[in-house]
Amino acid sequence: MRFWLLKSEPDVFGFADLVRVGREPWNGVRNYQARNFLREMREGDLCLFYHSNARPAGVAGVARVCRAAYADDLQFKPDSKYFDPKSSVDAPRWSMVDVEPLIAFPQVVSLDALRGMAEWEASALTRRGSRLSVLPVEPEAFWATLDAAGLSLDEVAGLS
DNA sequence: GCCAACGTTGGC
DNA sequence: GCCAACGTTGGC
Repeated sequence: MRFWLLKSEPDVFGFADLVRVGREPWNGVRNYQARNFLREMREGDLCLFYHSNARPAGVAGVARVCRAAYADDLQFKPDSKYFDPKSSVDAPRWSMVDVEPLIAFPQVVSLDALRGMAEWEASALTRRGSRLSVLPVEPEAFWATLDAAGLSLDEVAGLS
């Protein structure tokens, strides 16, 4: 199993929204590096759900990949802001996965807190100016984040 | 293939 | 709201 981080603006779609809907296609990713990571995801992989443009910015919970990458439907919809006229059904340019909520953190583990953890030092997330919205997370960083959220690691391991 | 201009992201 | 950082576009 691999670990990932997904960014979302809570004003648009936060972890509470994921809990409300139960399952969500992670569409609208229009960056090649992020897309490539989406395509590496497998069902059962765990994702830290990161709130960007929030106060504080940080990880709000854990989601699970419940469907591996498939074509992002919005790229074919002319009315969508994510429409891509250069993409085709035969060779879709953009992909999405489906995710479902697993654990809501009692409180957000802030970006500030992550920056204070040695496990996050090498990550693109904590690098200044990083805008990547889908990125891999080292297992150590994943578990350190859950620990910082006050969650029992054994309990979480049992869930996943 | 270079690079300036532009639009977007996202912390603050 | 500001603005630094970054990715993309398009003229040449």
